Amino acid sequence: MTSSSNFPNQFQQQSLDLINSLIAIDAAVFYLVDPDLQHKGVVRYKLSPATEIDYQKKFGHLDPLSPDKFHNSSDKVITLSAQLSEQQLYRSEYYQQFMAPNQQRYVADILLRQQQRIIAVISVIRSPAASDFNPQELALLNKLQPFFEYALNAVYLPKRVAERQSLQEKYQLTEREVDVLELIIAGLSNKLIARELMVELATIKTHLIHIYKKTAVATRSELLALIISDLKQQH
Amino acid sequence: MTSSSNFPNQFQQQSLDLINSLIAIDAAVFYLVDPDLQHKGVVRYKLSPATEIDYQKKFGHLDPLSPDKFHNSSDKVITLSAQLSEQQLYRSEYYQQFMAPNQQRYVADILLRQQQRIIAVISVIRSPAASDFNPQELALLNKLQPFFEYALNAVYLPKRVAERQSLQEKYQLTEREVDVLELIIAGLSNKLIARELMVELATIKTHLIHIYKKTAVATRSELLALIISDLKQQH
DNA sequence: TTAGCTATCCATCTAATGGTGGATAGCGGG
DNA sequence: CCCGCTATCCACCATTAGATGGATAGCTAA
Repeated sequence: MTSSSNFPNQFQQQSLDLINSLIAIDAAVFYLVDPDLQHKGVVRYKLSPATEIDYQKKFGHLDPLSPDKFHNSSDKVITLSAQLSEQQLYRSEYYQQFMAPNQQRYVADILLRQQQRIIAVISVIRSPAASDFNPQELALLNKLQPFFEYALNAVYLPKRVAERQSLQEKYQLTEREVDVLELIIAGLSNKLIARELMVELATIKTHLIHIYKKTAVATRSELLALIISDLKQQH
Repeated sequence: MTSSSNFPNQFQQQSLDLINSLIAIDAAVFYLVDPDLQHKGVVRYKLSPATEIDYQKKFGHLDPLSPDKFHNSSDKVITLSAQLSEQQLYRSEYYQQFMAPNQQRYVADILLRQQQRIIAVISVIRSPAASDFNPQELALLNKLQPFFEYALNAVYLPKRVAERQSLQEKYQLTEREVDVLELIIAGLSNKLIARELMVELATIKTHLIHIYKKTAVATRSELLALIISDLKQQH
């Protein structure tokens, strides 16, 4: 109910749901590092927004699995255990300051590329109470990787980027205004949009007033009616 | 701004705008007597809603140009002057009680038929300060009639009826709920919907809550998002 | 460097919307 | 004749959305 099929990150959500149905995980996150949609495609599974903000602002660059370290490899799936010994991990600032407080112990990252470059990562996470990903599980993730990579590159990203560009050009919106409009079209309330974009409610209201001016409407309902009208005219 | 192209009675509005641009009129009304869309297609031009309610409830049956009197004729355009002498008109209850208080003196009706039966009427009205419709003007209205009749029968009604049926079947709505939903999709506020359907605001709210239940949404925005999502999936 | 654009945030106020729990009246089928 | 459905109306209340009139900071191009 909360996420209709208009929800911009439906693809990520479906991907995480699939993985969750196939192997036991305690948390997961799907994030884009694509230049067109930077940090606009984050979907969490059993991870608090606070953890996400913490990661982005303070710990991302310490992550042993940080994507910039793997652009020149051809790995499909990488694990924390393959990068660090147990001792090295326990001694690291990243583990002590970020992973341990957030109940994270085992991590496997599915790397999704576009011509070598990593454009998205699916991180699957297990708590200290669980055991490490076994070879069968890693084999499964390796088999899933090509499909995710194909769907992301061939279906989701082109469609998503095209829709954003169309909205942006049609109404002369800024990037951020398109972010807001996408979520308006998904039917979210201002409060939920603020939560999703991790800004204050006041900010969303300001963006909305600007969108209303640019689209020459007076209310959210008129804005949605305009979108519907445009869709119908594209016959 | 107030009426986007989703507005259900856009066709009637455009028709009245055309007539108004071609000949001098003081008021006009386009109403459907089509069995599928009875009293759902009324569009007024310079006529108060109160006048319309008055006509429908009290004076419609007294109208010398009332459509039921002309089903067996083949007239395209009829005028008050051709039906009644000036003396007969001034003596009539209809003139004294309805026309005179509403500043109406001259009337010409364009009759739009579907196989003989009149399914819609465009009434053009002039005040006592104006003069009667002259032969040139009546000739013009007679020339416009075939086009209006064609567009109504071939384009507007089939499309409108199909859209209503689709909404009604998809969400199992009542007739009245479809009336409300059409106007929601046009982006109208509850107050404007109430005005348009000539009922109280409370009635619209009740209908809306029923629509939300049937479509499994919680707010107007989610409802509009659902419509958008359905439109997109019809590829 | 100054001006303009973008993105963020804020307080206060009013208007609009939605939820609850009713009531009434007409219509049609069992 | 009663039941269920439809359409209408009502009061009260809580939440949400929008309007106004700001402020700050970063970035960029003249």
